[in-house]
Amino acid sequence: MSTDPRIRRSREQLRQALASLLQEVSYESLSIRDITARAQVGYATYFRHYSDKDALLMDLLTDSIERLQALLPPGVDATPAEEGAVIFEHMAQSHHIYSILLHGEGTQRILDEIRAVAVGEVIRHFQARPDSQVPLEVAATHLVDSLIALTRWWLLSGMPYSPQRMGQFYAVLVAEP
Amino acid sequence: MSTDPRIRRSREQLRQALASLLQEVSYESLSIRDITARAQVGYATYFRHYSDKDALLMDLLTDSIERLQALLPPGVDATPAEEGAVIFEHMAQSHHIYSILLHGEGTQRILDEIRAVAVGEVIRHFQARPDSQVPLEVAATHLVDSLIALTRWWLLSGMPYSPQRMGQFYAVLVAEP
DNA sequence: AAGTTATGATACACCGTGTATCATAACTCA
DNA sequence: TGAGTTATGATACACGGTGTATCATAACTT
Repeated sequence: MSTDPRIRRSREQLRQALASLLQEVSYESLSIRDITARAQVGYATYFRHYSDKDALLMDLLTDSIERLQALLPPGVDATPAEEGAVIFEHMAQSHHIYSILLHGEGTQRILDEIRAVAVGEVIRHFQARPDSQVPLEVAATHLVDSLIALTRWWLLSGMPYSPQRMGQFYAVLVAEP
Repeated sequence: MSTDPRIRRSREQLRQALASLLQEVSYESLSIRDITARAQVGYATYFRHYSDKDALLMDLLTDSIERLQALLPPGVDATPAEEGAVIFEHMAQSHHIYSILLHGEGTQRILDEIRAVAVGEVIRHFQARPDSQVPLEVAATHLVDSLIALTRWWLLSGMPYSPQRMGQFYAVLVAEP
């Protein structure tokens, strides 16, 4: 395993360096040299842990998304508005990194991965009910994409509404029909 | 004005070169040198007409979008499903370039511009009716984003449904509520 | 025909990426 | 503790793309 303290240290330094730099400048304008300089880690060492710039960002994002998944239990006991509020609240907490995911130039592939996972879960969740008017795949994709788009707009606009309010909007616009 | 035949020729050569190359390889993998080689135009000449790679792509996209706008008269005489069908049909015709817009890595800014224009038009169009449950800005953004997302998915999936069918899906999922 | 302007060719500086090398330090395990 | 293993830092390097500069020449305008 990766129990070697040197490995853990290097990765942690790099992760924190990226997280801290992202609060100052845009992701696109960052070079790997910038990151390694802030992390106080050798330039070549970066590539011993991450294949390219996106890999490190994906590492940070994976953590956040796992935290989000933990907030959404598989139980069906929440209304769409409540579920939405939980999601928007989580996004607000980590809005720095999600802003980069949703507005960045080089994060399309990462977002695609996340989207695919989410659509898969929605499809599994709704597998029972046959939706007569629209194929399930289309409806699930629409559900996920709309949530992503709402979040995108919300973060870009500086979160002008509360997470609870956004959850209601989501319920009215997307989940209700 | 730009009536000099040499200017028109250079630009047209570049535009056609990009359009033709986009049917062979991905936009990201293209270099400006590739484009000028195909266009039979000097490398330096490129920068006399376009500031960077995106500018040329934006030039092609602007044409397509103007053609789309011409298809959508300001009259309110069409149902959402019909309007949607017109849009999806247009996307199918120029699916090569729209695929790049919707799936490309470096096209986020261009898509943002288009999104902003579309949202503005929707807001102007619906200005009269007060939507009690959701602010107009949110609803309009959702409308546009959902249409973009639906198109995105449709093109990525190889257009598995007819434009008319997609127009119906759009009406059911987005426009109806 | 004379003056203007876009072009092609070329060279160039710049920057970021990813690989390679090697001495040294940090770690593991017996 | 000591011997062997492994990650690191420093450095150099090749590569590729970008955008600028220059200048003779060809194409255009009037």
